[in-house]
Amino acid sequence: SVFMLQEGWAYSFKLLRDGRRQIVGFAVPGDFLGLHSVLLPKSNYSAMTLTDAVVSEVDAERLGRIIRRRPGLGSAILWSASWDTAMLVEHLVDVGRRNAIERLARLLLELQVRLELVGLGSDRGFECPLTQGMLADALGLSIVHVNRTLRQLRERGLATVDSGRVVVNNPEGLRALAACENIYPH
Amino acid sequence: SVFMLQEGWAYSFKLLRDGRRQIVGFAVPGDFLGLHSVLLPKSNYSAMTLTDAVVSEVDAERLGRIIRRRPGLGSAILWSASWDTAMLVEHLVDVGRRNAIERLARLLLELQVRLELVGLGSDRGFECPLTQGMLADALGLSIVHVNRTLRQLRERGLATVDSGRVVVNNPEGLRALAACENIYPH
DNA sequence: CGACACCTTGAAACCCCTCAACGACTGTGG
DNA sequence: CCACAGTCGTTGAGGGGTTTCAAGGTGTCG
Repeated sequence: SVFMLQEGWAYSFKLLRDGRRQIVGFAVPGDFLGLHSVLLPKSNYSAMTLTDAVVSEVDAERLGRIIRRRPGLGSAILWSASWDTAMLVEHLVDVGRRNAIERLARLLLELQVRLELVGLGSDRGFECPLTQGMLADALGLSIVHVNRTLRQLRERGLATVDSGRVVVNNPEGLRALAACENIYPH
Repeated sequence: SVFMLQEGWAYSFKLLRDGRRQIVGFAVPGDFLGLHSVLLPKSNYSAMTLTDAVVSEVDAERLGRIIRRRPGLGSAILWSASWDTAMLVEHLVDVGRRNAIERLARLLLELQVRLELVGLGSDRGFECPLTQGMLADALGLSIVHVNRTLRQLRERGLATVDSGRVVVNNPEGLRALAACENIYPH
């Protein structure tokens, strides 16, 4: 099935046998979940809500039929799927070729932009229920190192992550650190 | 535009301003290139051939129209796009949560399976034009460490990568190392 | 023959991880 | 009401996987 997230947060992830976890991406209000499984019979990863959430479910098979019969609506949804893929590529580049503080800066910035887009939060901060463990598993780092890197961000006066809230103290500095190659047009 | 690779190898990648490069994926005969840009106006990464290659070009706009008008064909192509995304997720998990030798083992295995699928190579080996630099940029490692890790694979009697050819000496051992969570059904 | 790309190896340094311990907070059951 | 377990955040110490720097070797091509 495919879901549309109305309220709350969710994330998709893959679990390895030995317990390691890689978080593939986060979903905030307005995002689709499980779009990749519309055409593929089985997905290779799972998704889960992270907070209380309101979702609307769309039967995958029915969605497939809709896409085939109503090309206009289909395109819109596929556009969203393409967007997800673009974010996935950015995520891969982050994990593969950037260091801890760059990854963290970019993730915070990405979330900030996406949330501002749907009216949650501003360029100065936003509510964020992510634990350090989730940040670690999203960025391919250990919890301990995420903690130390967050402290670095705080000590440099760039951003503060605490008690469910991200405060961006210095947006410019943060963007500079992230070498801001922003994929969001506006 | 979208391309269908008939012969040869290609790869898609993203370049960072400071010269760092992340290879997003490799394409072998039978694969599509640039499928993600069918619906999105601009792609956030580039693609390039790696060897001499034969490709058939499909105008992206025309492909969009075809998808809208001939749902059957569209589904087939979108299935391929979904498959690409699934591989991208695996790639992200590799880079984020596996060590160098696991990543290398899994990449070799992935290429082996995909090439065997199109009749190039067997479970014992295949032609492979990848340099150590490309392996490094695909796996998020340094060239030097790829070199050392390849030596490890060789010394353990698992696989040999040399002069444009990959020889799989011990398929079982390699799969065990890769903790073979294979996304390829058959 | 020189230029260049690629492979290889050693040494040293660094980024990040693991292990370990502790405090704060939350919910739970006795 | 309080002990208890569990999750999360924090910090120190030590170790290891990986990187960087450096150098030399091979092969190819003009």
